[in-house]
Amino acid sequence: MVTIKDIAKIAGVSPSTVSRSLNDHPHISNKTKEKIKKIAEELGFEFNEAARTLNKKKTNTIGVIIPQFFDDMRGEIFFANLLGKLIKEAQLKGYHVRIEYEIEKNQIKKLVQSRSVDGLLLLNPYIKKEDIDFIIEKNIPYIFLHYVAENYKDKKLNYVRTNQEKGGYIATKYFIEKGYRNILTLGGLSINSEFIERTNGYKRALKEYNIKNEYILDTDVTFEAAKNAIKKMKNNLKNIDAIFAQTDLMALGVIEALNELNYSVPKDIPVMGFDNIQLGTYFKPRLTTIEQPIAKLAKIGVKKIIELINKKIEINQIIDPKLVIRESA
Amino acid sequence: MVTIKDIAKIAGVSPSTVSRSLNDHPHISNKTKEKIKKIAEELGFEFNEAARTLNKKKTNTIGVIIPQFFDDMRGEIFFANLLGKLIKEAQLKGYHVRIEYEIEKNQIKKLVQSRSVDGLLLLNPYIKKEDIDFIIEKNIPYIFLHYVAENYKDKKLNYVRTNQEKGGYIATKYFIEKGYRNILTLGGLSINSEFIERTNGYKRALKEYNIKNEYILDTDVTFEAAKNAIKKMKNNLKNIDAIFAQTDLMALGVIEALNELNYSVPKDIPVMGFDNIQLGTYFKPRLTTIEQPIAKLAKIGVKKIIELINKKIEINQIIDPKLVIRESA
DNA sequence: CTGAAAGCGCTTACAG
DNA sequence: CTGAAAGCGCTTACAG
Repeated sequence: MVTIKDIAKIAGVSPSTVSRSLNDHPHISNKTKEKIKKIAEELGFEFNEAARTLNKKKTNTIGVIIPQFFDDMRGEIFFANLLGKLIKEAQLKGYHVRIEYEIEKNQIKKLVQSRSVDGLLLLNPYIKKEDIDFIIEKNIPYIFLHYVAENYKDKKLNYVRTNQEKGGYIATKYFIEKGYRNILTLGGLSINSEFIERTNGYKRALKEYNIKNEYILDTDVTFEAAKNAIKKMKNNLKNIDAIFAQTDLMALGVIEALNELNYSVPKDIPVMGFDNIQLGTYFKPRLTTIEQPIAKLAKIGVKKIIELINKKIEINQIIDPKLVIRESA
Repeated sequence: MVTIKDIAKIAGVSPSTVSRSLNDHPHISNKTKEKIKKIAEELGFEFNEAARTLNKKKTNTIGVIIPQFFDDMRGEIFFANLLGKLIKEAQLKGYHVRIEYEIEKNQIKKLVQSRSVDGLLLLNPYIKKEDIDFIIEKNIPYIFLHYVAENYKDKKLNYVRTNQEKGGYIATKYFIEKGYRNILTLGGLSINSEFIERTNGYKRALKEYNIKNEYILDTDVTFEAAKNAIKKMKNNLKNIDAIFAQTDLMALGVIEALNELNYSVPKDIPVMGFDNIQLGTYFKPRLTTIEQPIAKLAKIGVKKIIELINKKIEINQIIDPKLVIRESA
């Protein structure tokens, strides 16, 4: 493998000069610079990353911590999407991403103590208080992405996340403005607070329009559970004008249940989802839904953690979801 | 950050001894070892990764090269799935994965020349001949995963991939043994040879049973294209007993088209897919399909590249797909 | 069983 | 504008 020393020998200069030339240091004559760059190019030289990291104490790596298990398929789709976008965003900015499932107990500490990353993107609501304390104490740049640590509400944490409450609000308001008054929302049973927030948005919209009738039903966050829930309440469906399911997969379950009960969607009962997964665009009726801004989440998350690493900022950000109107509602 | 020197000072020994103790070098007294390990533990010491990499010329990193664009949604689902599994498999074996979209032209060379990875998992059919030549010339451990480079058929390359031909064969044979004789297969228009291979499997099965009627139709690899193709041939459908669509998404498109044309699936025309994506388990009829062995692909791919890095083996492997019988066929 | 020394491939403060 | 030297944090051949 070719090193700076090899180039120095060929060019008849010192390794210092080679280093400075290749790094475009200002006080080097253009003649030397060009000569050295040409030799480097010809030999296919690239800086040894480990040597640079050791010397500069900078890895250009962002650690991404993800949970080992997902509750459901939905989590997997979401994560897979987000990870792909994180990788790409980081790469575009000259960083790369080191993704680790949280498996061992001291994983975050090891990652930090071994100086393997410059900062952390925490994509995991289950991060232990002990780890968070450690990150803060050591002053490691970090951002909670999408989630904010559930078990550590008291401290002010850095985060970039979606405004779930607003998503619930937009969905509900959409129905209200179309004239519906008896709106059922299907929330999720999960320790994650996103469903609570969406339901809060639902409530706020109703309140704003002075609607007293709240229909809230929480089920497991799956296609099947949502489908079964609707089938079980078949005798009460005549009271319902519209359904806001808090995930797309649940919305698809709801639609299948309604079809089997001979309700037409959206004519008899319109259905709205949440997430905007590809899946929702395939089957008829195409799903109207609230879009999770995954691309934005990735873009802003990567941008902010890099800024934090370079000490430029320290601000939280909440991203708005977006209504996607198709056919189901 | 705590270093080996700090520990040496506290323990009253040399850095060499600390290094050897922490690495469980044989000729160190247990007393010293224990003392030093205790101090290291108390201080939260971890080896500096860059320093170790620089010295040992081993990164414990597997480079994963993926294409920047996917033809279709199917590609994205497949990749997202595979990447997640690769990350996990590598982590379980003490490696990690550095995923790079192929964006710049000299990306693979840079990755190799900067000594950032110990080996490469190539998840990209479009790798340039020049890069392949470079990898082979530099003797970099590499494996083509899933794909084998399209534009470099002549050389013997390392690969781990799915037996697509066998998948096509199994699917077709399943129909034949159920008594169907007029089987349409919907292949994909793609430079990727997987569809050609599946169609070859289809042909082999027909031949084996002396069936002369081949019905082969190639369309874009999308839900819509498959759906439209079936709708366009509505007048010829009466000749068809069964349909083998070469992706699940296409199979779902076929089913939607058949429903709209008032054919019942599987009663009138059974439909088989390929891939076994989650999506296929949601809607009725649940999709019968051929499973792409993604988990195995990841597991074997990671295992083999690590073995290659450690010079243990040099063998290719083809993994068999699996028939998943549900309701649609 | 343990230590001093050299080296991995860079960068940069210091000196000229 | 350029070089010699020290240092980043480890490992290990050599010596004792």
